[in-house]
Amino acid sequence: VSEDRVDLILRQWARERPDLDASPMEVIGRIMRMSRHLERELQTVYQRYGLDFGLFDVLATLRRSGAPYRLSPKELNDWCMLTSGAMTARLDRLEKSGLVARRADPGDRRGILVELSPAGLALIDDVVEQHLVNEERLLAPLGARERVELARLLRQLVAPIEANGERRASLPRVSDPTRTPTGESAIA
Amino acid sequence: VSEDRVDLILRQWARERPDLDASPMEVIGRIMRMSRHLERELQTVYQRYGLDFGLFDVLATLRRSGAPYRLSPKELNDWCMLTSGAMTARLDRLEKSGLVARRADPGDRRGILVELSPAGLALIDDVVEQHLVNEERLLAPLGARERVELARLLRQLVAPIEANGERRASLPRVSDPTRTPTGESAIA
DNA sequence: GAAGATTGAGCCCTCAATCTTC
DNA sequence: GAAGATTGAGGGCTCAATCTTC
Repeated sequence: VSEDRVDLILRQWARERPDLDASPMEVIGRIMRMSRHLERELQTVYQRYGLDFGLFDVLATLRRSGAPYRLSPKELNDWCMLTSGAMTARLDRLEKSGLVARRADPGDRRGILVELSPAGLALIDDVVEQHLVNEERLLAPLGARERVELARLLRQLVAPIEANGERRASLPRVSDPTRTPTGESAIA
Repeated sequence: VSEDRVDLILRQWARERPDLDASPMEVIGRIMRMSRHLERELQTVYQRYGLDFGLFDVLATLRRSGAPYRLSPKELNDWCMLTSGAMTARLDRLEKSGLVARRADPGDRRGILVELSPAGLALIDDVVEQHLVNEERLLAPLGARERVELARLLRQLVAPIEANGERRASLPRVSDPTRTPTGESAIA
């Protein structure tokens, strides 16, 4: 029964622009605001171990890939939703801390392989446990049934977007009404 | 019925650490990944108008506050989940573009008031319409009933966190098991 | 020519310090 | 002393260019 900022935002839009249907913000605005809140709340665990979200994400990806905990930077890019340049920087930091090591890829001399060090493995196995306790705390307002339902609805939203890598275009592309579709205005 | 990355992530954790219950990630992981996807998808509209998410957010906040479209930087900070330094930078950019103007606050000479210019008002009224069309597209996988349900569940998650400003501590604070609660180890 | 990794420039953020006014 | 706005330092990101290898 409690209100949040998005409730206020919608009421403001209804007053100022009653011609618009701002209801999509109820879902999308809450997802984006909750994500910001989560970044802040989850950090309380990471920083106990000298990590941040980015480094945790890389370590966790290597850990759950299974022994020998070895992935290419390219694979890490895909999992972590990151550009390759940013991943290089993350790996530099992790290597400097001794949590991962870069090895030459025997099968492809362009590539390298990133491997969890024993210290990195021990660390992430610790952190992920605290991390899950922390996530549990943040989900406390929801019952078991509600969590399943929420997870299902979110999957429906995410899956079409993440499928666009393998299959093609489950969601329509944005059209730009300021440009004519046939390119007649290509003179400019 | 379609799968997403989080489904794969959970299967990996189940294989590697069957002792853990990783199910909280089904909700939290999806919220954070969806937020990243949204940032990318929503930008396609902003950039048509030479804006980014941050500038849109400020303009929209001023617009929906109602005439005379005037707020203090402090109020904008609260709505936009931002530090004051970042807001100063955003306002510098918006002022340089002529979309807002800084005015002296007649009631408090420490503060200023930020006001939407006529150009800024016209622009945001245009952008927000396209923005809602874009959001509608991203919600296409959900039916009307599902959107209401999703919005409700997300509110249950967000509201306790956002209530922590006015009331006190609806959610438990994180405890740090590496430190003794009574401070006996405060010698170090 | 394309793919994988790296580099540097530029951007926007956080954080802490500062200045003014309450 | 506290609150509001600004500043500068530092960090992590994107983007485009580069280098090597396929």
